[in-house]
This record gives sequence, structure tokens and C-alpha cells, in this order.
Amino acid sequence: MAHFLDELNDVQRAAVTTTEGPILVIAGPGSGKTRVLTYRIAHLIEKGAAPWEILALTFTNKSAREMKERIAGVVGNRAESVWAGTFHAIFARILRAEASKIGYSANFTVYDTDDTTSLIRTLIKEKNLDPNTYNAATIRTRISLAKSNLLSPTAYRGNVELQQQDLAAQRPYLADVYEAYVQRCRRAGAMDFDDLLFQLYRLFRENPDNVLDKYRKKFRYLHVDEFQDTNFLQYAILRQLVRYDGSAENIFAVGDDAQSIYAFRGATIDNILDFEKDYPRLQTFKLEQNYRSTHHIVSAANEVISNNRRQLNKTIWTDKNESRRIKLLKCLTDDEEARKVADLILEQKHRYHLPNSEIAILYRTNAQSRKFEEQLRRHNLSYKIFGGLSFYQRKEVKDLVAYLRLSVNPHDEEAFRRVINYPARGLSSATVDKLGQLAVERGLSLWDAMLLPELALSDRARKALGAFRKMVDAWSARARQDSAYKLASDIYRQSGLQEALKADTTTEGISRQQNAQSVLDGISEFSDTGLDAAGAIAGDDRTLAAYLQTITLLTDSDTTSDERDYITLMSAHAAKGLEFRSVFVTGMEDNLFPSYMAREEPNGLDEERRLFYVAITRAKEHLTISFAKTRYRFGQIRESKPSGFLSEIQIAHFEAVGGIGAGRNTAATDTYDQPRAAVSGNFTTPTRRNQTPKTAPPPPNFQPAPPDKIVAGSKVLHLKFGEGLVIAIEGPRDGKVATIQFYNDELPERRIVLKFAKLQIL
DNA sequence: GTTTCGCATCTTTTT
DNA sequence: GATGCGAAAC
Repeated sequence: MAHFLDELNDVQRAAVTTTEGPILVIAGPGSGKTRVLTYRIAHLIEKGAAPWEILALTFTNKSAREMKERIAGVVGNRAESVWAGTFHAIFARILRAEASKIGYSANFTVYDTDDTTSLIRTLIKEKNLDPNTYNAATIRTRISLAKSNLLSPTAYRGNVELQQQDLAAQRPYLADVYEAYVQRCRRAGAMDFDDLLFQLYRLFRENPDNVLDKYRKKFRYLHVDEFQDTNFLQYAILRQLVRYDGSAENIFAVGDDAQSIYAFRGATIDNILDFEKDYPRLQTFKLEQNYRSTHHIVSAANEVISNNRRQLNKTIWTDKNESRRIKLLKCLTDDEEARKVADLILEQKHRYHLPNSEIAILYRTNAQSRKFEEQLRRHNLSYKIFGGLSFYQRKEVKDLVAYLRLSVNPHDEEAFRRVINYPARGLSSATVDKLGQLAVERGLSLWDAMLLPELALSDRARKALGAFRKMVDAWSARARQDSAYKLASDIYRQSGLQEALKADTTTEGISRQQNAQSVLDGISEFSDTGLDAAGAIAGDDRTLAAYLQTITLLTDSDTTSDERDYITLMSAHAAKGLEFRSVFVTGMEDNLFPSYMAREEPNGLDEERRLFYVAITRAKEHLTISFAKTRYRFGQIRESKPSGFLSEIQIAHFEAVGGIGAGRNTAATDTYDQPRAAVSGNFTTPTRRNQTPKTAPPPPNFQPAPPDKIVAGSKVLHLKFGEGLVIAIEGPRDGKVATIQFYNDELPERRIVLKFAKLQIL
């Protein structure tokens, strides 16, 4: 009967059929992780579990959708009742149902990153803090991290380590900003992404009997995908949900510590490592056979990841013993890189009959997509860029959505500020400032402050404000009963937005109209079918409020498109969980991949390495790695060196193609024939046959700098090791030790006592 | 009150 | 290279 179990190997089957108790599946890349997860759920249903007793939490809508589809493939439409979705989407759904218990309206707004940043910016201005030291994006990250670790503003203030960090960064008032931020979100009836977790935790903690218990009983089987990317808070909620009352603790977590790439967002491998401590009866399964990639790819990946210190013991292997090697593209410029990649794609398509959909170009930063886009267009290859500016971040879309949000929740401050005078209706910033000031004084939302008699305004402004309020009020009254689509299209018209967009008849203007229109189309589909924009079933709640809460949690890769056969362009992060027959990992240069930002983070380099690991393990058959000598960055041309990660791959896995410049058969492969020199070779000396000497003669104008002049971040020149970057300085005043990464060195970094070393600052 | 222009600033990854 | 912000022109 359960023939699908026959498609599994022994370990996979054991994991799938162990239905009770806590289970951890460590799943290497391409080891059938999704299959195990979906078959396990299918198996549970076949064995008689009700679909609605099953909860499956993922990180992206896409994988949730995929999972549902695959479960449906086995058990049919029963799959629809399984609670599968992202942490944020599922939690938002619960919060919406229980909002009143924590003092929120069911119509609460979800603030996205832009809203959050903009609110923080407002607060910094209100508090007269310097916006340079109090960088809104930095503060957003810190607040987010605090919430992810369950630290309230009060707890934040009491945390010695955090306080010291803030003091060191000259930001003593950060906790105040945090506190004000929380207050303002609450006043606006808004939750940010972290609140969807934080508030749920609070809801459960404060209502153990009437809320938590209900959900504990409801969800008999918990599943977590990408467990390595969960943060402390997510783990805490999972602990709340797993039943303790004598019955089995049915939590099934799947993850791979080697693919943890979201530490910057608060994810912690500790969750995997602590899992066993928290659940002594834990059963662990290791999926080590890679069914995806060929031998050279798997070996290269293993070699790279073995440089990381802290990891779970496992051996990924494959039986695909094809001889095809990894291609390395050395390029002079980023332009050339894009050209070579496009050319190679054409060649591969012909030679191996690769459809576009089996090809992906990956990069570290979204900004790198541009050059590839140009080249692919030149060759008439269809492509799709994921990430970057998503549909819902476009101005016209945000404007329309802001009006919709306001009609559902007039206290939404960010939506309010966005549209109060767009299209222009005679409400200047001076008026809004006055309103904002009064609102702060009285502790009210902007919407409520509008009614205060002491709001001193000109007659003209007062009239305009009154008209605005009346308009929004009328929408609010309809929000409860009217169809979402009817209301939304009326709002589009009555707000004046439609007219404003129509006035612009340029091509971009017309596309803006279309974008606004497609928001309305999406709402129409939602009210008709209950399908949200991600194609997921949102339940029976078809109000505008329900719709708005879903779209904030969407990203680009969730919007479905009609074009199917395209080449995929995305960041390495976005590629996690995907696979392609041919993968291009591009921009493999120092300070780009690994990112220069990673240097400042403890273990930052390890995380970058895991990211590289994720990138190369996306490839099934063809893996091409490229890097460029010069690249346009920060608005100017910069020189770069090949990524240090490349030298972690044994030369035997590479096949060399192309060379620096036009020399096709001459020196092209020279530097690659010698193991260590594979990529640590210095670009600045494009020698032909001779290797660059390891130590250059001292330049005549060498001038050592006094030790106290050298600080973290300094670029220095060392007589023996050459150029390097100072990562950290530590130790007592007269015994300072610098950790320096030398660009041209076999060691990743060296510790040097400044008193003795002679270093010139560059 | 509104628009436009120039300046500055910051560019890692995302639900 | 893109975006936001402030000042000056309209």
C-alpha cells in the first residue's frame, strides 16, 4: 500500500517511519531532505493522523508550498488541511485569531523592514540623536536581535554586554530608541517580523491554559525544516508547543549545520547542539548520501567545509563517479565575467541540451546581477532575477497598499505618513510635524491626535485634514462587511492614486499603473478563491485585513510568473534548497565572497564558508566558478584578489578554462598547475612562466608606523608577508597583538606583536 | 505649499 | 549606482 516508502533508502525510511518522539534528521545537501519530510507527513496521514494535527514550519513560502504539493502527490487533497507554512505566516494566523488576548486588534498591521527602518528614523529625529551614529539600519538589526533573544527593552537595558557594546559604539541611548519603538508599534497597532514571533511567545506564556494548551493539543506532530536557521526565540516557541504531559514529544526537525547561513539574523547552531540536551530521548538520523551532485562537486564541497571548526560529524558521499570537473573562469573585469558566463551558458545549452530552467547564476550580493542581466539579454536568453527590489517594495505598490492598510487600521503610523499628502492634498510636512509632535506628547496615534482641539493649524490645513479623515473613515466602516476587491478598487480611485498614476504616460508610468492594477487583481483572486499571492490557501478568512497580513510576508520568489523556462539569477542565500544541472558561482573574490563585512563578525568567515558550501552544492552536473580581477563597486573600479575559499579546493577537481586577458593557449593554465598557487597567485604581477616570488623585495620607501597608530581596519604592509588587513588589536598597551589577514599568505590570518613587527600603514 | 535639484550616504545575506 | 534628505526654486 504505502509504496512511496519503497523510494527511500534505509536511513530515510527509518526516519520517516519513526512517528513518535523527538527526532533530529541531519541532512546533507542533496540527501533527500524534502522527500523525508514530506513522506513522513504523508506517512502520518496514512497511519491515521488527522491532517490538521500536523504542523510543518519552514522559512520560505516556496518550500511550504512545495511541501504541500508533494504531500498532496501521496495523500491527495487531505494535504490541504495540513498546517504548512512559514514561521511568520503560521504565527501571524494564530496571532490574528487570538489578538485580543494580548491587546491587539485582529486587524493588526505587519510592518516590513522599510516601515521599521522609517519608524526608527523618525524616532531618532524626535530624540535629537545624530543620525550618523544612530544609523537606522544598524539599530533595526540590534532591536531585531534583541527580540530574537527574548530581550525586552528593560532586559536590554539590564544586559551588561549589550550596554557595553552600545557605549563603545557611542550609542548610549539605543535602549531608549528600542523602548520608544516598541511603544510606537503598539500604538500603531503594528507588529514587525520579530513581533510575530515575540508576541506569540508572550501570548502563549501569558495564556497557558486558554491558548497554549489549545494549540498544544491541536498540533500533535510538529515539523521544522531548515532547523539550523532557527533562532533562540523560534526554538523557545517550539518548546512551548511540544507537549510535555506524559505523551511523546513529537517534534521532527530537519537541518544541516553546514548549511547554516543566517547567523547574522540571529540563527544559532546551538539549537541543533542543545536539542539533545533538551530532549534526552532524541533519536538522530544522518542522511549522508548525496543524490544530487557528481563526485568532483561533492568532494570539493567537503574539502571547503572541512575548514570550519565547529561542526557535527558526518561524511557526505556520492556514487556518481562522473569525470567532469569544476570549471574556473578567470576574468579581467566584471564585464568579462558576465560575458564568459553567458557564452558558456550558450555552449552548455547546445552541447548538453540544457533548458534554461536547469541553469542558475549565483552571487554574493544582489547588486552583481546587473552585468549578467545585460549579457543574457544580449544573447536573447530568458532569465529571472530573484531578490533585490521585490514587487511589494515598488513605490506605486507601497502607496496603494498603504491606503489599504490605513482603511483596515487607521492607527498605522507608517501607512499614514506615507499617504497623508500623496497625492498632494495641501498637507505640508509642517502640518504633519505638528500632528506628530502632539501625538508624542499625548501618547496617541497620529489618527487620534488629529481630533485634539489644541491642534493649531491654518484653516486650509484643518479643512484638508478633515477631508482626509472623512475619506479614510468611510473606508474603515466598509472594511468589515464589503468585499475586499470592491473596497480596494474604490480606494484606488477615491484616494486619487489612480489619477496620479494615469497622468504619467511614459513607459515606466504605464508599468506603474499595471503594477497597481495587479495588486487589485491579486485581491480579486483572493476574495474569489482564498488563494493568497503566494498561491497558498489562506483559510476561510477573506477580509482585506487577512490579505494584507499575508502579502507583507511575501518575497519575490513567491510571486508566480507565466514564463517558465528562464535562467535563474539569485544570491547564494536565496538558492538554499534549490538545485540545477548547471550552476555558476560568480564573484569569488576576497572581500566580496567572503564579504568584507564578515571580518568584523566573530565566526563570520565560517558563515561565509558555509554559504559557499551551499552555493556549490546546488549543482548537479556542471559547476563553474568565476572571479574577476577588477570590478565596479561602490561606484568605482576596484581591484580584487581571488577568494581564499578557492584554494581550499584541491586542484584536481578543477579544469582550467580561459585565462587572464586574451591569451587563450599561452599562459592560461600556468598558475593553476601548481597546487598551492592555484588561486593565491597575485594578480598585480601577471607573470607568464615564472611564479611570483613569495617575498617581494622591500620597497625603497618603506616606512614603519608606530604601534599605536595601527588600529583594526588599517591596511598595512609587512616586509615579509606583504599587504594585509588588520582584523583586531588586543592585549595591554605595551604588548599589543594584532590579528592580520595577509592577502598573499598561506595562513588565513597571523597574530603579530606590534612592538616587534615593522608595519607600514597604507 | 509643491516640486525639483543637488548632495550625501551607503551599499550582505531575508521572513 | 540608487536612494533619501534638505534646501532652493517655482
